Amino acid sequence: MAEFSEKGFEAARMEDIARRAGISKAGVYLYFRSKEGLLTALIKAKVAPLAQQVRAMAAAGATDPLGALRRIASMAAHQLQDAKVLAVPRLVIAVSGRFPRIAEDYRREVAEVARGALIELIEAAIEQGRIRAVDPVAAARAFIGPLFFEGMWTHVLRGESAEGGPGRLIDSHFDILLNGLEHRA
Amino acid sequence: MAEFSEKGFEAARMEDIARRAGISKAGVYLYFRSKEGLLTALIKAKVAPLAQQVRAMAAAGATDPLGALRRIASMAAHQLQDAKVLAVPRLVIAVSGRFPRIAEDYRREVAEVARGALIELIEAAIEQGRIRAVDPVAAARAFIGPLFFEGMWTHVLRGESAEGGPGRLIDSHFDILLNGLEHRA
DNA sequence: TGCAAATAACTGACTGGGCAGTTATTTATT
DNA sequence: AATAAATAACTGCCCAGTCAGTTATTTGCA
Repeated sequence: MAEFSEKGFEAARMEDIARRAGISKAGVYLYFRSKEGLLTALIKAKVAPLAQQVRAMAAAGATDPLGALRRIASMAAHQLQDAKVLAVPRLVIAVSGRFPRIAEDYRREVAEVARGALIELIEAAIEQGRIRAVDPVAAARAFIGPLFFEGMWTHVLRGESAEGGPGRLIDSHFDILLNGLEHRA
Repeated sequence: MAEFSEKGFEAARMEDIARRAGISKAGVYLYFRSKEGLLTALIKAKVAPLAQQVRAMAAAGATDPLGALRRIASMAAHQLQDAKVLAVPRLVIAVSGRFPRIAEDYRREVAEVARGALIELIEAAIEQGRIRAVDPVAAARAFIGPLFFEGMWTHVLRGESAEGGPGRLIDSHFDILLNGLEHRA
């Protein structure tokens, strides 16, 4: 993981990966078919659990969907302070053209799981009358998009991270997400 | 551009790039110092104008900031249907670790320009009393994030694109952005 | 205008290094 | 002794970048 995220897929050397794992390069090939196979396994092992965690948080918060959304956002905002969290999505973005299977796996096992959980939470919130009847897919996009963007802005472009840290970030995010930009009547 | 976006930076071969441009590989080195130099020049030539266009649209819309934001979003949503538009951001994300200078250039000449224009529009809207006094940086994030996410979702992960095409996407986006998720009083 | 000299644009062929994946061999375990 | 685990050394391929040499274009001059 460290090697891949520091150097990217192509520039990461199997020799370095092996050394860092405390074995020889040939040793790696006892456990993984190829470099691509290693990355695939890595994604499944390291990232799929995160998506499962989002799903669990969503399931646990079915009776209080807005609270659950806020907890999920808060967790995400804190995690985003660590560049390592974005390493896998970055890798996926980088290699998706040449290894479509990796993008497919990631979508199915990570992105779709987390996104699905969010959509369900939003649907529950609508059903319970907590929020108005917006398009749940659009609402999920409005929820994730700014967080994703903030991560890319900070860690990829090295722009200044949001003032006031994750707490403030989430407060602003939810203020706009729930109340919108327009004046209240 | 085509070679880089189809194969990524490392896997793109200078020989293929040259052939596609109708010259020999050595010929490319008459105009560009290195592979990295070629990519840098490409980004400046191809993408910086887009950011300038956003700035121009923002400047032209100073008297009607919300209208200008909507026109910019609409343009972005239509452009996003074409995978080529995201090719450069994807490349930047992919190589930013190994070539920090590329990420820096992109931030300074593209991202910061477009983002700055949006922030100014939002500040103008607040000043004119069209929207309430939210944090302009957070509002810009809420504006861009979902569009960026939609592009990545569709073109990188090959997820289903937003139902109803760009028109519908913008309508949902602005509905949530302006009115929020909560019920109106 | 015609022609040669000078310069610019371009290329084929090569090099040097790097690295994924394999194989023959050694070391540890039962 | 037999099997499993691990490795050092090796192979074959790829490709960025270079360079000596060729072709095209421009300039200078009679």
